[in-house]
Amino acid sequence: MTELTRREQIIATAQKMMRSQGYQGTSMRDIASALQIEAASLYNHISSKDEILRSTCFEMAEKFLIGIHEVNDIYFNASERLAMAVRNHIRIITENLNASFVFIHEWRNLADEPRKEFIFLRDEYENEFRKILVTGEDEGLFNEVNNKFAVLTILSSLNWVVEWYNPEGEMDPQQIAEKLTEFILTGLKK
Amino acid sequence: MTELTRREQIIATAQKMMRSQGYQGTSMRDIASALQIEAASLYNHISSKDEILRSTCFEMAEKFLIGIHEVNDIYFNASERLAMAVRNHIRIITENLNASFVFIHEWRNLADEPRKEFIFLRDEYENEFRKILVTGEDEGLFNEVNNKFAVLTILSSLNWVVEWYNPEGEMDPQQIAEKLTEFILTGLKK
DNA sequence: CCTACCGATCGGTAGG
DNA sequence: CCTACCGATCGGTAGG
Repeated sequence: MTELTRREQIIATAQKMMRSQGYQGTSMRDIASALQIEAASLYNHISSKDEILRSTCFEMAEKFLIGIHEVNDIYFNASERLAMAVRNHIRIITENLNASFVFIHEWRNLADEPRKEFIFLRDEYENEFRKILVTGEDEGLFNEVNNKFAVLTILSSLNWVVEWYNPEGEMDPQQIAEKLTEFILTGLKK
Repeated sequence: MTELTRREQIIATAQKMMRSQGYQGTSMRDIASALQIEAASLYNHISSKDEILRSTCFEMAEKFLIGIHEVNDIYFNASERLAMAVRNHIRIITENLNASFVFIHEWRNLADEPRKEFIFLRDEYENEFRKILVTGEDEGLFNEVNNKFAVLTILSSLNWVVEWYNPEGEMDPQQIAEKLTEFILTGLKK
């Protein structure tokens, strides 16, 4: 583990507590006492509780967008691209479990303006993902489906990993990504 | 709309507000003022804020369990059973959008004891769902998959409907259920 | 990084 | 269903 600045320690601690207690259920005093300092001292490193949420949500959004652009900028066929996109998504979630949880569940607590900006970025991600499905149809590899619907369904499966992923569990992130891709491509039926 | 008791009005109003602001972000004063009464008056009908959450989570859990038992108690082949289970799940969500949202997102705010009980019921639901997949394998209809993993993935897709379902949208609950079943069974690949 | 503190708001109760 | 109120806790600031 590389050394964290005090600010990074505060944010990491906050994310961990927000994962189990939620944004609103985590007080500045909770965060401070986990770090064995007083609540007032937090404000030398961050400007507000809201800032923790904003920086978490937007930093995670950026990671996901970098991941999907990386996939769509390289040429592969749609199946390979889908596999890469899933792998990136699962990697980002499992490498940032607490932050991902906050990103997925607590963005609703953003103030109006940043929330709109957040939704904009999320929509961009969905659009990039949709491009993969469209490519798959054009290539004749994928069924023609309602793409908006399909992307929401796929992303819900990917995001749910944050609920049950256990770093000590049987499946590692690569295996999870592989299974998910397989399921998305072929479904249950023999 | 049938007439609601005061208690039911309070709970319905609370669910609606908790859907947009969360459990912790909704105060008793918020609920009261939406009903144009004083916060203290709420306590003639309910005993605590916690009770609203508990009754919402457990009433929804019961609906889902009734739905899945109904499916598993009747004999059909696994594909038909899956279609029925999905239809029931989507029907319950779309008929109780606000309550479903609270059920899916806010159960973490339950106190320790009811939360354990809630998780127990949720596990029972997952187990009943898993039975369908096992039946499908035994019948030679479904691929052999990691069932626990598959059920979590399927339920995540079903639950995500609560995020984007719009009663005025293009797809009605039946169509959504049909598309989801199709996706679960056959995936994207041609 | 701390002490001392602010105004606001919270869930809930007593008593009518 | 209301008035009046309680103790607790909240995010945050002033000043060192």
